[in-house]
Amino acid sequence: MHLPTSVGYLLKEASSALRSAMEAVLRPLGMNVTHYSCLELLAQRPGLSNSELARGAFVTRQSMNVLLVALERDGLVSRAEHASSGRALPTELTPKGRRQLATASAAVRAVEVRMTASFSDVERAGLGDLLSRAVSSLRADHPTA
Amino acid sequence: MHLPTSVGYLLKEASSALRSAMEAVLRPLGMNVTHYSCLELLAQRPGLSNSELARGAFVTRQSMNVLLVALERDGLVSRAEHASSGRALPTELTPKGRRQLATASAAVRAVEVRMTASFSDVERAGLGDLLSRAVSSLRADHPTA
DNA sequence: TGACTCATGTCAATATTCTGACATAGAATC
DNA sequence: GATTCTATGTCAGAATATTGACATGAGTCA
Repeated sequence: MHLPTSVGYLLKEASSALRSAMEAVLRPLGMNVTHYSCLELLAQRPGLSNSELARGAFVTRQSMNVLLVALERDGLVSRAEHASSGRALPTELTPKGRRQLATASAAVRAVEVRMTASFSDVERAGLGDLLSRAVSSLRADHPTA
Repeated sequence: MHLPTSVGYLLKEASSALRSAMEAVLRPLGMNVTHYSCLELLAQRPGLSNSELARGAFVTRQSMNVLLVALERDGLVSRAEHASSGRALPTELTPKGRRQLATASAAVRAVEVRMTASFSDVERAGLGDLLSRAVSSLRADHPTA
């Protein structure tokens, strides 16, 4: 079966394949993609709020909130009790969270390497560039809504 | 906020942006992305079964089945009563389904055009090529599971 | 100061999707 | 021919995500 070959379809197909591959390597570690994404975001940007994490992981605030509650219960992250300014509650990784992320990050990186295994350096960079520009074009004159 | 820039993240970001843009143009038509995908698949491959449609739209058989029930109720598709061979029930578009697809297809095509508006022809083809190869690499030696 | 806008956290209810399981039909294997 | 394997449709339940709504805090502007 050799379905549609539009760029849009290929984009969806690639994204789906990547997600499946990530789920496959994260499951043995007791994590899923959103779980991992949240930890990775917090490692790169300590102190992100629930809403910011939601945007970064492409889910709603509400979904991210239930995840954060679970992550805090498991001692992987710590949330501020009350906001120092505004309503945003900064979240940070605990040492335990950092350890779990380390193994997960290696597994995910391996998946990404496998995905671009046949690429030259130029092609690898080119794909990133094209995807960035595609995102910009879609968002131009089009409220994020 | 200028989050991760790995190819994997950009892929997810682009896919998410495309989906949002598609949802935005399809909502006024009373459709969502899976709804549209199903019709588009049936137009290109009349007679696809529920399971085949599910794979093509990247959802489970169960999800596609509830969609098909709704589409049939609305008179957009027709499903065979009983299988002529095996258990697969071939599905086809009705004239009404074809009409609805026509308008949706134009809207979606416009989104895709906007997404690649800044691309040269070479770049447009290049993105498709890179995505195809990425999918192949991810699936190589890795059961679709 | 006051009205307005915007973003955030949170609650409730609804939709949607998935996981797990089962029986059946055909192909493959022995 | 019997057995095994794979794929399909379908049922039931659980998990997940989303939509909608509300009050609060901060910034903007007249």
